Amino acid sequence: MNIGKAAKLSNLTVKTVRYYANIGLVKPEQNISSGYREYTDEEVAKLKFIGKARKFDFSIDECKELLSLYEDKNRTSKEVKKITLEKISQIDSKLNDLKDLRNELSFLASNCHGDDKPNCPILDELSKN
Amino acid sequence: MNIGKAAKLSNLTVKTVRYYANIGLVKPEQNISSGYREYTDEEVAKLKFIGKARKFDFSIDECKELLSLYEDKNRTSKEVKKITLEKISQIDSKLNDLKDLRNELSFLASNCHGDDKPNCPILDELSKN
DNA sequence: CCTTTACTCTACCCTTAGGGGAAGGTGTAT
DNA sequence: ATACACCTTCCCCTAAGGGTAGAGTAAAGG
Repeated sequence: MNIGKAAKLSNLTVKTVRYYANIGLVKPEQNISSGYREYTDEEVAKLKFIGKARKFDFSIDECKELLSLYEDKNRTSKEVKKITLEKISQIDSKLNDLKDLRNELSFLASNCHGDDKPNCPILDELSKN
Repeated sequence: MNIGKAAKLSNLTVKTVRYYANIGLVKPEQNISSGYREYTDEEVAKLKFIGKARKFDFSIDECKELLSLYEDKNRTSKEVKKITLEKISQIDSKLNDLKDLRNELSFLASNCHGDDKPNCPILDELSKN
């Protein structure tokens, strides 16, 4: 099938599917006369796989890793779990940063009257020495 | 003072300070004969202000807004608070997304034995139709 | 057979907020 | 005069594609 159908079936944009071909993540045959990429069902399955992994916030490089484990029937579940736990720990670290940030900002906001006067503790904090 | 000193005083890199001059965020005079940018104490204060705002996760555009409010002695604290509350709400939304993500990943990981066998519920989920 | 329409191709620039480095000019101390 | 630190502009790089231009291709309708 052509790229448009592959994109539709995998719920990705044509641009994204083409990008994945360009970086070698999925390697469709290319019709010599027309130049059109030709996708098989198996490649569509890989596209779906990547799409899901991306939604789980895995980077393209991590998707590449996961995909090669997916294709390797001699993989160990240990390898997959390791990548997943690393991702979870990245998320935890980002969560902590964001929580701290939220607390600080919300503290600042709660101290600001939010009225028509120019006096503002938020700006004071930002311009504090 | 030259850019190196301004960078040191504001705890930013020279590259960053030059970038802020290029996008017109801080506008130092430029010595005609040498071409060197010349920073005043006031401009260093603005750089510090921007540096702090960036740490609070405000984008460059938001920093530009905050900076113009900082300079406008007729501003209202309402305006500043509005920007801050919007930022908090962005953060909240990101926090919720990340929490959901973490739950899903951690559910997947907990179902994975993480042993030497190829069978893996994480890959199963990613390749589920 | 011809035209329209839909689809596809490559190639280029754009996004954030700078980082890295080259090539070359400036300032100052020795 | 030379060494060294500092400064300049210019260009390419990041992640993951989005947008658009210009051109070729496929399939359907007349």
